Amino acid sequence: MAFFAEIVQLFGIPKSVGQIYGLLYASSEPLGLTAIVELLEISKGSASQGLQLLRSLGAINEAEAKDGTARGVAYEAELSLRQLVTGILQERLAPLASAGAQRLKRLKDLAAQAPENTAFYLDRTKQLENWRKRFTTVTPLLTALLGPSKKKSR
Amino acid sequence: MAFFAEIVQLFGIPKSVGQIYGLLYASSEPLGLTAIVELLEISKGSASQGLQLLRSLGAINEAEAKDGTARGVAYEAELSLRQLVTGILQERLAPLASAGAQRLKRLKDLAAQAPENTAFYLDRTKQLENWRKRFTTVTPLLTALLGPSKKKSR
DNA sequence: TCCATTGTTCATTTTTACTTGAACTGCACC
DNA sequence: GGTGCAGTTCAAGTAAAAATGAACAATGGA
Repeated sequence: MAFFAEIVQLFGIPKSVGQIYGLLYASSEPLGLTAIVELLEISKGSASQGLQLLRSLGAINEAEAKDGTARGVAYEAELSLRQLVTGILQERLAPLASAGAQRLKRLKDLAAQAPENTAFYLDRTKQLENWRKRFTTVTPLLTALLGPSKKKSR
Repeated sequence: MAFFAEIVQLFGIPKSVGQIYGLLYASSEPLGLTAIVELLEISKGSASQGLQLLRSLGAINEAEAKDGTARGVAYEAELSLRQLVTGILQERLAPLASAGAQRLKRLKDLAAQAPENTAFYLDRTKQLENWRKRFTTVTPLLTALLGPSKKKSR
């Protein structure tokens, strides 16, 4: 759990969320909110928000609790590396990339009107454009590389 | 600058560091610490630490200031996407990966000795091992994809 | 040699982000 | 319809991270 907590922090995701994922990862059966609160000794609020984030990232899945007593929803950890990575990419990077595209347009105009160094500014905006393009081409490649997650049919 | 500030925050890098990089990116000539402090209106301390981090990431390079008056060191932004990405990977992810490898060993032992669910735990540790492997194989591929930064010889 | 400038370090303050806990909703079962 | 559990939301508190600024090297000119 500590391991996951550290990893996710690299991506600006709160530690507690990493802990929750780690707990689910290490649990042989799906856990519900209440179980998580008890095992991690965190507040209901934290756990609820953490689960929301993990859901939005596609890092956890609903699952049938094994004991019939299941009142609420139970979750288990998503194990596909591809899914995890694409989830983060989509939720975090993509918004920035599209917002960046708009800004880029405005920048281009500004650069063209610059009182001096116009050539330089145009050059830099071109470079930014280039980065953006590479990002959009490399991303799908990356997820494809991580893709073949189903080694065994199972 | 705001753009870079947002991007770097995704990787857990302080906003001000992104600003500094953005400033250097947008500057047609290298800037020294003093200039950065004045232009961004941040403290000397922040700027100094920010530059240290950027240096350690290989995101900036020393450069000759154009006006001969240059007393201290001046920096310019590293433009190679490959260099930027590998810098972040090396400084941030790599340490975790190697630390993770050690933990993994211990985990394996623990899993083997688990009073119950041994098979499950062994399975999960195997999975972690698998992730680590894929990480180490994909990383160089990724940087290679970003590699051909010298489109034109210049 | 001494002063001015550049740059670093670190204790303190400020800001940001996370967690908490209480109030609230909805549902299931009685 | 009422009671209790599962889950959400949000204002307030708390903890963690970053910025500040002052004290301290180091270096280069005069």
